[in-house]
Amino acid sequence: MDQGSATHVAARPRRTASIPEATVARLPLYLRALHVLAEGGRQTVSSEALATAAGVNSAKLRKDLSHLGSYGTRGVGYDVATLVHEISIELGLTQHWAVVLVGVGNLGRALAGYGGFATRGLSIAALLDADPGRVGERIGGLAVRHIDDLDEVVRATAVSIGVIATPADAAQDVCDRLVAAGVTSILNFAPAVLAVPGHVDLRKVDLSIELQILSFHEHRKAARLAAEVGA
Amino acid sequence: MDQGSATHVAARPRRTASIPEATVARLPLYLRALHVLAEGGRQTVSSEALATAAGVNSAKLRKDLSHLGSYGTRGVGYDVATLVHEISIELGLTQHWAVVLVGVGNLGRALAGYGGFATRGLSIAALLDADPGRVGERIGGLAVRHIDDLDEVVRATAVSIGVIATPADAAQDVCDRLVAAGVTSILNFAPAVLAVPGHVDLRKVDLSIELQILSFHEHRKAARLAAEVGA
DNA sequence: CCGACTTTGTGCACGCGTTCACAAGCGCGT
DNA sequence: ACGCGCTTGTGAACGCGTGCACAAAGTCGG
Repeated sequence: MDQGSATHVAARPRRTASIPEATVARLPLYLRALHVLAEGGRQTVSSEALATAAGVNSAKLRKDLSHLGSYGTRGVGYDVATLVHEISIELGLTQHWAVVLVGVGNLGRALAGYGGFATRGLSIAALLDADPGRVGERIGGLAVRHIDDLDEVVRATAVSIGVIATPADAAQDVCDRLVAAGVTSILNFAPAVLAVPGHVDLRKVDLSIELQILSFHEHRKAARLAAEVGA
Repeated sequence: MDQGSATHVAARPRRTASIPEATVARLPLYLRALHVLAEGGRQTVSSEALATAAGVNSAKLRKDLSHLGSYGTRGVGYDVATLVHEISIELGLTQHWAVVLVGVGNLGRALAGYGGFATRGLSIAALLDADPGRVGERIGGLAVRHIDDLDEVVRATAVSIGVIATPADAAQDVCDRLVAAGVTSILNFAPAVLAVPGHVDLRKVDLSIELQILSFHEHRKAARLAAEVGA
């Protein structure tokens, strides 16, 4: 089914089993914390220290890392450089992924300039927009091109990931175009529900939802306070 | 323990039990879908239709809504206006929450202009930045003020929610200032792990993590493809 | 070389969230 | 008035994720 036993002896401890989605979502956190530690000259780190740096539980961290294989040394901890390497491999960040960003409004501009967005395996291949007035504008060393150039961009730079930062009402159309051009992973920042074929991965980030969740918690705090005062 | 039975007869079907966090996270989705339906003149909607519009399972939707009370009519569906009202109440969006946004870089500007960020119960009370060069600049009808004005802003406008859109290395300092000024909910967009006192709610949105998760899935897709070809 | 200490890796139990499947309930047509 | 069909609300089962607690395994000092 998979290629885990192409050779009869496993040369590496790396696991071939699928990694839980919850773990995958935390690996970037660990990677970031590890980079900070590495820049600070740290050679090794314990699960406790790394967990604190990443803002998670140490047991959870160990279980997450155990899905990658056994890269720790009991009594010592994890080698920072090794762990950075292994997590990068797992996330596919050792290879290069070209990203096309559609929609160069405020949000698109922010994303184009966002540190970490265009680093470590991911780079923005092109900025596209439907507004002719924006075409030609240079943002972060990249010229904005028209959305109609999408097919050509995808073909020329082997883009596999698309980012949608358009208004909501344009999102589905842009999404369809991305899929038609051959993009197989889409990150949607527009506040809209998108439909994609089964073979395309779709994730979304909704900036306003988090704020509304905070509103809920503020509301509850206020209600609890009122109940205490009134009681 | 709670105030659920202050009066011996419940005047309303609204539940007093705490709503699951997973449900709270989806309520804004339903609210948005309902607003779209309402603007389209729709009077009632079935769980199936609303679920499709919100991009979730209909069984999940019904269970989520059941936590608010029984606002549906069997054989008919849910009244759109009623549901909008009830969800708004639950999320605390019928009252007004003032938000202070710290950090007016690309991302901060995008957030300030983001539709839905400053609507429906939430409004940005002030934009703050540490850079004197940005102070005085007008963004979306609001003048940028200096971060040192934070205490005054919080006192004057009863801000309870703070949004951090600064670089990572300034985030903890800004966070501490917000907490000291009396802010009790914080939404962090900076790629940093923040520490807050227990009484403060902290949520974070990480723009680059989602992209790395997509990288992981692309990597897996590519690996699977290679395995098929090689096999 | 040995014993004490440190830290990993994981078995296990628990709780939350999701999904299925269906009874209860409501409107509508006849 | 009554039965038929549609939709809600929920009981129950299942699976995933989390956290505890500890054995296994390694290091370090004497």
